[in-house]
Amino acid sequence: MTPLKAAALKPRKPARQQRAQATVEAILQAAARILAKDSLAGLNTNRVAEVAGISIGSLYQYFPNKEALIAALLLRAHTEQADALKKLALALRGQPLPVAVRALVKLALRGQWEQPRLSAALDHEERRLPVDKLLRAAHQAIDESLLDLLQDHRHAIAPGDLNVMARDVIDIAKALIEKDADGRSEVPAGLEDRVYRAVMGYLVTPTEANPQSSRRQ
Amino acid sequence: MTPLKAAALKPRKPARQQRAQATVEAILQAAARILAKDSLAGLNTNRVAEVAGISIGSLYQYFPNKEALIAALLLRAHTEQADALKKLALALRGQPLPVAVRALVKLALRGQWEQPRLSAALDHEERRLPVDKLLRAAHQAIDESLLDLLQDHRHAIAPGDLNVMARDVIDIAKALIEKDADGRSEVPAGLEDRVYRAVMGYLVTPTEANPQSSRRQ
DNA sequence: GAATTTTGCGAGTATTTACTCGTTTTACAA
DNA sequence: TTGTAAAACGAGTAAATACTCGCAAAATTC
Repeated sequence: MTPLKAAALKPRKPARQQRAQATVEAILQAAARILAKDSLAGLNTNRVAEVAGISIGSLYQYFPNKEALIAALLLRAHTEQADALKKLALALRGQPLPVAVRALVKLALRGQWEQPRLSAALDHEERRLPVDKLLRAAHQAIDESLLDLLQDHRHAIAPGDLNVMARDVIDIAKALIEKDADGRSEVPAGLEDRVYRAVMGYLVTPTEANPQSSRRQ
Repeated sequence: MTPLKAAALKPRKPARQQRAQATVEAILQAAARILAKDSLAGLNTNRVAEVAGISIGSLYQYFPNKEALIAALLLRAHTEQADALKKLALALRGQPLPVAVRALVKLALRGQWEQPRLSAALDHEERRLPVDKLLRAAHQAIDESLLDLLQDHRHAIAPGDLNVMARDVIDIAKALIEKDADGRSEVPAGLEDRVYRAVMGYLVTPTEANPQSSRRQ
């Protein structure tokens, strides 16, 4: 309902003392725990303060509103993912495409599965929140790592814009993992293979059988 | 927060007079319009009544709670999709796999694109709401139509459980379309091809390059 | 150790929103 | 016409929840 300006998502006040930093940390962890257990519906600022073991007033000393809290969580998650991906992509230099894809899928599965509700909730909120500079940077880092990797295998991949393909691959993997994750506590046997096939298939399969448009677009 | 029992989603009272049926219809359309424009965040029962041009009391005469209203919308959407898919699947009998997949992708694009926010919102709520018998039936109808079609091309598809593959294919297509849909008003050029490649790729590509497990699982 | 700044507190406020209930209006049957 | 059931009404209630603000405690600075 309310428009939500980007500026409103910045922390209200920097935490100078280490005591204050511990408070901020407790707030973030509490929010993450609540999201992981009850998803967005269970997240309200009063409960976050309660779970964090601090007062509601303290929460609002560091986060101007609820959205800023979610944005901070989002930034942290994305940054961690970007780092993990960058590291893995470097390690995979020179490996054949199937091996690289298999490793990437394993990473995604590990990352998403631990707290599926948290991942899903953050993913969902990202569409509603204004994306600030830092978040955009994390996003770009993810895209670039993946793009680098794909470019190394250009010859093995179907024609098309690699930037678009990098994003699509992420979305495909996320969708499959998220669907299976809901509720279950163990990774279903075969899920990794299904994600692998979806990703590899998308990368390798050329366009065909279009009655009208797109003969090599 | 509240557990949400399945029984609580049934209509409170049948609409006997045609006047009443018109009211129910107005309520459903208003809810759909609101979801299509503002997504879940904008949906509250008072506003639905207002947009529908009826009183809040009348709304609660036919729907015991907000969830029941969403469930009704969900059932209607799924039923329509099931019918459309069944019809198309029959028409595609005997066609080669690439042609069939292309046609299915076109159908999905048409269906999802018209009101992307509505589709996304309903999709999201389906995970939270208890799935009742009718909804389950609509789901099964969708799965079965797709399964029939896949079975006709068993020889052209990689080994694996076709039931699982049918659901995965739907999830993959939905994810790609939903991502691109957000905000844009025109279908981006190339999206259809991307979805086609993702779906065909998943169906056709065999499992490979797994360092440890799954040699033909 | 006094002054100042930072941090923490939590009762209280304002708003939103799902839902009720007593009443009135409309349709149909006798 | 009259009686009855169905439908519509909408002011009002109760609960949830984002957020404020004045004050107290702790840390830092002088």
